[in-house]
Amino acid sequence: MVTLADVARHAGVSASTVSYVLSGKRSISQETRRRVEQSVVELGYHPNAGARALAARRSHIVALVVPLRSDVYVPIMMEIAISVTMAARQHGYDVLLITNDEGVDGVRRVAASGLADGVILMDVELDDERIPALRAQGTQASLIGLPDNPEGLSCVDHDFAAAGALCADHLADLGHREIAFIGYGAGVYRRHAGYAERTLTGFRDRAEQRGLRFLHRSCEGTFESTAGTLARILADRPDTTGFVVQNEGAIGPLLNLLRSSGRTVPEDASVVALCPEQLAEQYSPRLTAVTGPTKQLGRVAVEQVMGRITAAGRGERPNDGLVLLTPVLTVRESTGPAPH
Amino acid sequence: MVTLADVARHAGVSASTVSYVLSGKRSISQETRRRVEQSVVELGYHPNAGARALAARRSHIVALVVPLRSDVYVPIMMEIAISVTMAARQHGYDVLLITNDEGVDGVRRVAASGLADGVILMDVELDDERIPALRAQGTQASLIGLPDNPEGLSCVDHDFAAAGALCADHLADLGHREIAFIGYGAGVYRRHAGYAERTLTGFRDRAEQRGLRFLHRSCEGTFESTAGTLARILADRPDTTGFVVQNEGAIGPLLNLLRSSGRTVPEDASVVALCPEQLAEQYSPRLTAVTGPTKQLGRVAVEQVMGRITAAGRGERPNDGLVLLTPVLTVRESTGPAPH
DNA sequence: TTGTATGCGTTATCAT
DNA sequence: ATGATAACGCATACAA
Repeated sequence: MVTLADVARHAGVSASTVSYVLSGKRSISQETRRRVEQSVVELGYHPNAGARALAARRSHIVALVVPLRSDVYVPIMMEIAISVTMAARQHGYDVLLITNDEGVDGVRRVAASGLADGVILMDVELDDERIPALRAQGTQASLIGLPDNPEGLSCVDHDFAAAGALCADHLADLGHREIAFIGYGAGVYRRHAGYAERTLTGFRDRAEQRGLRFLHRSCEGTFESTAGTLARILADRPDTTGFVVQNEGAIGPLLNLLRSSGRTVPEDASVVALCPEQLAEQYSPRLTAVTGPTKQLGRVAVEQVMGRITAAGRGERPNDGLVLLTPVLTVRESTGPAPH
Repeated sequence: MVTLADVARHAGVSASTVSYVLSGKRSISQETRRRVEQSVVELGYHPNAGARALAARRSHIVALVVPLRSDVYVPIMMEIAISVTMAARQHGYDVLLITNDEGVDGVRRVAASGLADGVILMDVELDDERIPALRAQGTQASLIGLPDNPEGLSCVDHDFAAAGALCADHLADLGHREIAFIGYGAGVYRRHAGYAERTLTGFRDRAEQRGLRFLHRSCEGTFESTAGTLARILADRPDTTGFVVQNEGAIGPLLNLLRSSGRTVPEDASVVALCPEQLAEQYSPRLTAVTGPTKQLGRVAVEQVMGRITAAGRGERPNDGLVLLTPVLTVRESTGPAPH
């Protein structure tokens, strides 16, 4: 293994000079810098991570805690994980993957051992049990998802309320007056999942403003459940012409059921999905959908922890931050003017 | 921060005793062990990762290199990543996530810096450019996927040949005589992707043994492409009653097209998919499918690197290993006896 | 069974 | 602009 001392010897300077050349933390003469850099390349020197972490009290690692099972569509989770990793690299950081089966202990472990300088939590719940642990340890963290009390924390999430409002606006603009909102399973609302409630609230408020009649129905996302839900909707409100679906599993069944009930999309019924673009493009007709900027979720989370880590390193109090990312509505083939 | 010295003082023993209690590398009296363990808990001691890595010359981290874009279905990649992480934890290891945009440099970097003790490569190609780098550095690694020359390496992959053979056997057993194999896009075969070729070979060999007539057609996985492929198959071999599909994207279209061409599954045509269970269950009818044990892929890869790391740590030459995991055929609703 | 002492490779402080 | 040197916290070879 090539060490700093080897490089120093080879370049004819002291070890500290090599260290400073590499870190750029003090000014170095052109000549010295050149010689050192050349020695680094010639010898193939790579700073030892452990030694660096020990001396600098910074591991240059952030931990990313991924849920084992979650409401999040898996490809989206992967996309977030990858965007986190790439963003972290831009800051000279690597990403440690922690699965949530370790629960609170995992976060405690990596932070207390100095393995990670900071933590990014995915799929944060409203009253997430890991949050008190973070607070207690003073661990620098960024949460993807919005807990009920974000004070003292950095959080980033989609602006689900805005997403809901976009759906209402779009259907209202097209002249629809009777809308059905097909949401997640009852359990999701019962445990007050933030994203579900915020979407619904955003939709409801805007729908009321725009004078829409609407119905919210929970749906488990299976074919049977969707069939039952749709049947009830059409029984209660036969004049429904607009559908908003937030449950990925219900999308396919809904399209099939509308078709087999003799309604063509978008002539007889319009469907707006709250889902990733990837999914929206898969169906036929391709779905008008409201989508959040997934990659930014990861990028912002990284910026947040990085900010907190450097602030804490300087002995400053890290800034809290709450970033809600604006979703985008993409019009595709599943929505059109209301019939008549 | 609580250090080993703090614990030692608190327990009234020397630092090395604490270290040995924790590592279990020498026998300790009941009494001492008890006192030390209590002090550890009372003080909330967590060994510093950097110091440990520096002193022991082992980081207790393995790097997992994930492809940015790959032929692998994303949820499966995630499942592998998670199974790797959980298996690693069982060995006291953590997992560093490396995206493949760093290419060869990423592997070089984490290995040369001692950040990771070993590397797990996902989605390995036949002549993967990262392999020479591993060899050159003497980096301990396990490859998920099978390169063309696995000598000196540890590899684990699905036994795709066996998977292909299972498909042939199942359809032959049901009395089908004319089979069409709908594969990946032509590009996949042109670049000799190992999994595609091995599956095809396994299928072909077994089909010949069983006296089946068969046809292989590549297919891009879009609706249009599948339509074209199916049309050609039915034109060339109108008596085809069995279909094997390896391209996830072609499954949905194929089922729709068979239906709209007046063939019901499985009465008129049987379909066997080579895909994850998750997907097979999604369609209607649910698909008879051949599936590999995804989680084992991760587990075995971890066992392999762990073995290599400990061997190398003892100065031994690590054993190579080539593990092919046996796939399973699950009969569902998409296959039945050949018509007549 | 336990303790002492040294070194791991950097960073950063204190000199010059 | 550069050097010498003391931590950093732990593991382990050597002693007892």
